[in-house]
Amino acid sequence: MEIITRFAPSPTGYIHIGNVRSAIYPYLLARQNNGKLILRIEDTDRARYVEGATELIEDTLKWLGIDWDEGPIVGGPNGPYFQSERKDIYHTWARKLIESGRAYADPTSPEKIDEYRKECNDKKIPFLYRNYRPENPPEWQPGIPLRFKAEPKEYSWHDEVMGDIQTGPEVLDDIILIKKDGYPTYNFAHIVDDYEMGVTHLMRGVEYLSSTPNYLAIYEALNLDRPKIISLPHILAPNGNKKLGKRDGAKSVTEYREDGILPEAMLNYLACLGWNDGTEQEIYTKEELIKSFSIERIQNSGARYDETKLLWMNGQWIRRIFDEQGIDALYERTLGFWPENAKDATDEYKKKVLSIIYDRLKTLSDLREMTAYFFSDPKIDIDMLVNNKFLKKLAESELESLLKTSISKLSNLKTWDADNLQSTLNELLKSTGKKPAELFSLIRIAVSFAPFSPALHLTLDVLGREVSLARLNAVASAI
RNA sequence: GGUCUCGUAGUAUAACGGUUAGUACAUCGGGUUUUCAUCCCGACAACGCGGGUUCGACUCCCGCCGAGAUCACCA
Repeated sequence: MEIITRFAPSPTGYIHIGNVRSAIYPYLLARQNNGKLILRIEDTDRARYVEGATELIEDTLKWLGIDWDEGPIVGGPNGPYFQSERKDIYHTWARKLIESGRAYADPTSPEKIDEYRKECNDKKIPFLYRNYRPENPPEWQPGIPLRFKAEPKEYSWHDEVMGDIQTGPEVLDDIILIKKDGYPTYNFAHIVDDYEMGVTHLMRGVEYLSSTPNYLAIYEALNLDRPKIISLPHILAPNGNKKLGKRDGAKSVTEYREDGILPEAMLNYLACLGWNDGTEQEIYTKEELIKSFSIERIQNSGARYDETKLLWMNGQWIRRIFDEQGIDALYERTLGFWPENAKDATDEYKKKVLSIIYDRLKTLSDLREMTAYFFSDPKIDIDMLVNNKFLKKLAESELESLLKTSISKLSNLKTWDADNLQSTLNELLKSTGKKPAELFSLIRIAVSFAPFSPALHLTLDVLGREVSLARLNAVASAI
């Protein structure tokens, strides 16, 4: 049997880390089994529709490397893939329910319904609309909502993540199928669509678990086979125990792109939040995820979102790309993350900088803060020099003479490269009798005025003879 | 309140009913010629509580407690 999964967001805004997992897992499952992933846009709520949200969703998925086999852009045999364009289909199915006596038009006003609800609240009994069914429902026509006619009974079903679940008749109610504006509710539309599109595995957040019996009742009334149901636990906000949502400041997935998070790291982190393959592997490529993913090993409790681990993983991925694909591949990823003053620098030079700094990056955007002194002379800050933990023991006159000794020694260097610089620095250490902490800190700060920088010989090598000596001279005369 | 779900260190997680309860992030210490980082070594730190079943329970059962989800003409 071909496995068909779907991701069905509603275009009400961006996709954030709290809900993107319900795209990742269906994707992994589909790819693992040579199945299909369908992207369906659930835009039946006209009031909440946000212009451009569909594009944002598509963009997010593409960035993460999630491609779909049917849906917007790519099309497919089961379209349209926007629910707003499928009204006729829902109405056709709705009529079947009316004919079989399992749906009725409900002219009751929302105000009246609120009264019923309040009545129950006051009596402290559960509100069930089926206890208030209108006696003689009119013919269904535009402008009147259509309700399902529930038949209270027990249901039990298997959820691939949550296990066997049983519920009593008290959870079944007459839910709205078609709203008065003629659009279907999610409750009805997704059932029709999943069936028409041949979905075999339905993955969605646990928030739908409570409504599942009502969905089961509709499948039954329509005499439809249902897909396997897979409820995904929530991702919890860093603080508190609530599910992560936009209100908790959940950032959009693509915002992380701007922060210099690699899509590989994002996918890796999110996939492994609430799922593991039982081994101690932490870093997975997309291909590895596809290979080892399994529904059975999805955690059934909520997982807390922890940005620190994402950052760690991103650092791992930055190094991995450098190690496996080389400097050019990593460099391509960094475009757009360099400091303003690097805009006139050549690619070759920036690659050199990147090759000595990449292993201290947590995000690509760290480049902006960490590399500025490679592209223009830093502001001389004598205080930073004299207050340095290692240098404050030395008199300023001593710093000056140390600098001058270093300058003259370095000036005589025949070939300015990392190896020669390293041996010259070693010689300087011997001849001055200073500790590395003193001599190296002095030169390092004089040349960068940054809180930290790569190994000294590498830094000098990349800066070049001219720039290095010029900066050292400038500092020597400023002391 | 009704219904359903969940409960291993701060976090993410591992563990045929038998282990000194493993791993990773974080934190703290140490090492690699300065700094920051990488890398390496080490430390801290957990089975929510109470009953059963069993020779033996993190694991199975029951109760409690705690947390969450849901009860819309939103999805």
